[in-house]
Amino acid sequence: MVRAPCCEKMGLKRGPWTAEEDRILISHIQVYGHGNWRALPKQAGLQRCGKSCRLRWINYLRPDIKRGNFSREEEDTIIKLHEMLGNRWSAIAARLPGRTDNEIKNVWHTHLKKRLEQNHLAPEINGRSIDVSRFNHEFKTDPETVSSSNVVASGCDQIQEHRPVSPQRCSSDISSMTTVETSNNTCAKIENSDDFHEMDEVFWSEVLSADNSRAISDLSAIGTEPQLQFPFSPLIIDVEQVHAANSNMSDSMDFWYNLFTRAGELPELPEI
DNA sequence: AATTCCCTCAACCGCGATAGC
DNA sequence: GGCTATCGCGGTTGAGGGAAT
Repeated sequence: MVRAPCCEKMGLKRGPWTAEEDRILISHIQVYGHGNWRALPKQAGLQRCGKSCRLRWINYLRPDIKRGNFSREEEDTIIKLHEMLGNRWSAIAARLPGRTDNEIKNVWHTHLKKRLEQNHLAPEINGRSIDVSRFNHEFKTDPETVSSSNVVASGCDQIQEHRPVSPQRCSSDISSMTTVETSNNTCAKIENSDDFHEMDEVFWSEVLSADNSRAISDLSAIGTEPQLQFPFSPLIIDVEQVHAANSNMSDSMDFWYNLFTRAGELPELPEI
């Protein structure tokens, strides 16, 4: 598609917002809401592009924005969440009421990264530090494994495809990868930590689908204990445990944290 | 007091995802 | 199903201000 010209090319204003512009934007949104950001500046009489208006509202003008320095508790939460989610700032922001992804990203780059470096704080699970570089190296795609089992999960952001495989071809190799049996007789391997972090919504919804019982019977049929294996510890999680967690899963982060703490593999979040 | 350096953070850019036609 | 418009996200930039020289 042809990208819309940027603000400057359209003769629209850029740079810092004035108090007057803020006032106009706030009062417009209070009256009309922000259904269509692209149309908003024209309706409100602002010489800004919709993108700029949206950003200004989200990051600065929203009434529920919490201003001021981050507390130690908030910083520790960000560090903890960053260990689990990586640079998914919006996901992290969703766990910190009143804070924006942009703000968290800034705080991470200006304070927390340095703090971690200074304190030599490596990410930890169950009290053991994780050498991420080693992890990523060891869990790189093994071409032979991938071709022989039609296993998926290439790329780093999402499981890209799920091909049906015979149960016998789904092997668990706890020393190198996580292998998970799903409800529709597909097999996926989590090849690196990024993949793991992305599994929660796409993949687990499949594992945890209504037909979950089949996943368990499938595993039993091939003589494998119904279990999900996670290479960090290694951590073993019963599929039934996953299933139980599904019933009260309010969101993926709660789900994962509860799951791991139930399995005794993650410490409770430290008291600040 | 003037200049330079460094840090912070608001704002922008580019791209992928998604909705709507 | 393909195309287009829009949104939302993560990475990056650069102005402004404080600290150091």
